[in-house]
Parts: sequence; C-alpha cells; structure tokens
Amino acid sequence: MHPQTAVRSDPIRRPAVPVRSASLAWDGAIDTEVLDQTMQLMGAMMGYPRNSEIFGENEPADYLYKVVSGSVRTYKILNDGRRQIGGFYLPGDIFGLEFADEHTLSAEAIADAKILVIKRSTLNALAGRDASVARQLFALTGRELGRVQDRIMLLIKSAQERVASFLLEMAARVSGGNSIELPMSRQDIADYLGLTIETVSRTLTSLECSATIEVPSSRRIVLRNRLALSRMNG
Amino acid sequence: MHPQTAVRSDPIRRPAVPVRSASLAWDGAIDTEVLDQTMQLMGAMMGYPRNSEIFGENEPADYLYKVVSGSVRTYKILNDGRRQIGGFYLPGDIFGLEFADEHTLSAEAIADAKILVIKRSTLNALAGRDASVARQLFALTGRELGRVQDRIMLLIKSAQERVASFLLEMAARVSGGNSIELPMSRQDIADYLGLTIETVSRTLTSLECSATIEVPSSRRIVLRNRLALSRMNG
DNA sequence: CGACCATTTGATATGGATCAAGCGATGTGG
DNA sequence: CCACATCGCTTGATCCATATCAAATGGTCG
Repeated sequence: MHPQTAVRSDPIRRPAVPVRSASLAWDGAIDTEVLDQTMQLMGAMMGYPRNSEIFGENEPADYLYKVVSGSVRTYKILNDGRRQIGGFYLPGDIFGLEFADEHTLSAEAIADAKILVIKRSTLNALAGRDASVARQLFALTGRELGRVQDRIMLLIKSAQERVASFLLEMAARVSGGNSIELPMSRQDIADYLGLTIETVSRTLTSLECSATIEVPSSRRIVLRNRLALSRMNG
Repeated sequence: MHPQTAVRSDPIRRPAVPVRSASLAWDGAIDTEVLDQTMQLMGAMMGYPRNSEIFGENEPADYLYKVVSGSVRTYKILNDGRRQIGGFYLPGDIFGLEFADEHTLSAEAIADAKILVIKRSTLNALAGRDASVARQLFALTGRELGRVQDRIMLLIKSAQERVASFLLEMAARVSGGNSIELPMSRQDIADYLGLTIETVSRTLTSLECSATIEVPSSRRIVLRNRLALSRMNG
C-alpha cells in the first residue's frame, strides 16, 4: 500500500505565500504550526492496519509522515535476528525524515493508524519558498537528534533506570496525568530499551512491589511516585 | 578561555552574495564547502591545550566549532559519576551544533587542538541569506543524526561487536589505510562504547590473538582482517 | 469451552563489571 | 646514567545483572 495510490480529495494548492526571508534560526521554540498546516492541506490521509508496514528499510524515502491516530514504531532487524526499535511515534508526531535517499529503518503501525503523508519533493520545494517551513523541518530534525542522544545515555544504564526513563518519557508524551495507556507490547518496549521482555516484565513487577507504579492491566501503568522514578534516571 | 577573547585577524566580511533561492533539499550529497569557506573567512582560530575544556554542559551554545588539528571529545557526566562520551571529532569535523540554547554536552580537547570558532548568530544570519549555507547546516545535522542512530544499534550489541565497529569507524575516518593512529585513550574508547576499560583491553587482545588486528603500540592498531571485523558488526 | 498469544514467574547460565595485581613506557631527580 | 615514581594499559580472579531456557498464568476471540 503506497501513498501514490491513495484516494483523497484533490490536493489544494497552498495559496501563494510571500517568500519569508526569516533566517534559518536553529534555536529554541519549536512549533510546527506551518508544517502541520501544510501537511493538512497538501498531504494524503492514509490508513494502515495494525502491524502493517508503512515503509521498509532501503526503500526510497520519498515521503514524510505525520501520525493522526494510532501509533507507529520504526525498527531495524540486526543480522543476528534481534530487532532494535528506533522510536515510537504517537498522534501529532512526525516521522520518516531521512537524509539519505533511502530509509535506514522500517516503520510499522503498532495499532490501526491514520497517517498524513506528504511528498518529500513537495515539502522540499515549499521549504525553498517559505523559510518558516524550512525552519520547522530543521527544528524537527534537531528535536529528533536530541531524543536520540538521550537514548544513548539511556542505553548505558541499568535495566531499572531504562524502564524508569521510559515510563517518564511516555508519561510526558501521552500526558494523561499519571496514568499511561501504552500502545506498545512488552516486546516492543524491550526492543526499544535493549532489554529482554522478561527483564522488562520483572522490572515493572519490582517497581510495583516498591509502590512506585501500579499496573492495573498490562497496557496501563499508573505512576505513583514520580520522584522515585526520576531519581533512578541519571 | 573563550572565543570572544581570541586574538585574530579582523573578520573579513563575506563579499555580498546574491540570495540563493535553492530549496532546502534534505537529500543526498553532503559537501560542506560553503560552510567551510565561511568558517575560514569569518571564524576565529583558537588553540586548546590537551584536556582543556572547550565548552561545558549548560553553557550557552553561542558558537559552532570546526576541528583544524588535534581532536575533541564531547561527553556528559552521569549522576553516578560515569562518563558517557557523545562523540569524537577529528580534523575537518564540525561540532557544537545544538538546538537548545545551552549545550547538552561538554567538549574537551583530547590532544592539543586548533579549532575554528564561529558565532552561531553570524552563521544564522548568513543562512537566511544564502540557502547553500542553510542546506549545509541541515545536512550536517542529518549526518550527525545518522551517526547517533548508528551508535544506538551499536550499544545493544556485544563487547566484541562494539569494539569491531569502533575500529572500522575509526579506520574510515582517519583513513590511513589499515593502520589507525588512535588519538584517544582506552578510557575514552570505553566511555564511548559503554564498556569498561578492562573489557576494551581484553577484547583488543582477543582480536589480536585471532589475528584480526595487530596492536604494535597501544595507540596504533593495524586491521589485518577487515572482513572478520565486518562480520562481527551486525 | 478451548486455542492462542501476551505476559509473568522461576531456575540457571553467562558476559561483562568489579576488584586487585602486574607490566611497560615515560619522565624526574639525584 | 640510573633508581624510582607515575600513569596508562593489560592480565587475573571473582561477582553480579541480565540473558536464556522453561513453565505457569491470564486475557481474548472464535
């Protein structure tokens, strides 16, 4: 299933916008407003069923994607068969930004997902005319870089620290207060954190025993003691 | 020691350049030619003795740096005292590109280093006028992102795989054929790979026993069997 | 109900960390 | 020029966190 085959309302030409000459600031405040609008107007809405592939490693990276509903994982299968998850993308998140011609990771829907898809070439051309689009693409990349760097710090820590960080990260992103509804399986979490599913499970159990969290159902986790989790963090 | 105190030849104003309207392509071929020229013309050359700090975590990120000679490590000290090295930068490499107002890592000279320093605001303004500068900054970021993502794949692998990958990476970057002169200590390597110094040492010894590498002196390593190293890679 | 899949729990193995000692290069002072 | 201190690296012995192997439990759907 590929974007070019999408049935959608005709692309609406973005109304001629004066070329903004704002500098390509690589600083601070990230709002992706203009980018979001652009994707709304010029993108195609696609549906991907649970576990379906959105793009595969080594396929040409011709599109940029924005999660509207559902969630997405990017991953890579290593030659020994292990799977490393590159990241999770929740509603509102943008993924598929690549700097080579081909994707270096594959992407799959974790749950049935609606995804806004826009041609890279379209966005690319637009970025040339509208500096705010360029700036937002740049900011997006910077944010992604920051996230990945944080992951590196994570991956040298203990299992408890990794799980604690993961929970705090998720709590911040899904933001339902202290109660998190996890879209992904234990295996996904394990492959994200570089642990085994058993270790993730045991660690959660242990956090539950110490009254740091509650696990009313396997996909739902309630943070009872954020401070304790933060202290584990590093 | 801070860039503003540098003694240097007066900054030469870059000759007025027509605003290039090339699009902000986020694809392919990375040459940093224009960026390099700009830094040559408008940057200040600074000297940093071995082990001196270039910038510290949480300091304002007001400059971009390019290694002319010597080499640099970026790192972060975790709350348990461990040090994680973010990256090594060799002559020709650019570092210090941040997306927050403050540095998230510290940087130190590994060996006496000459470094070209340019104000972020200068470059920023220039990027607004010259799309090729903007494009190169963007490409640079993309390359950094790629590198960091590769590190993540590395950090879930075995000690042998990590060391093998490190050697291949270094061989590609210092590029003296099969003979590598390492600028960094075993401790640096260990902190880069998320291992202990003992494990790094043992792994090198083991690779030497299997005739995969030679270690004529502790800082010099000769790759005898690249294929074997690649196979360990993943 | 029964099959299936995800998750948890239990028992054991192991890779790399930790603790400790030895070695070799480099530099310093007598 | 040589004894000696220092520092970075290697080697050895042991320990422990997490992986691995195996089984039990629980939840979901036909």
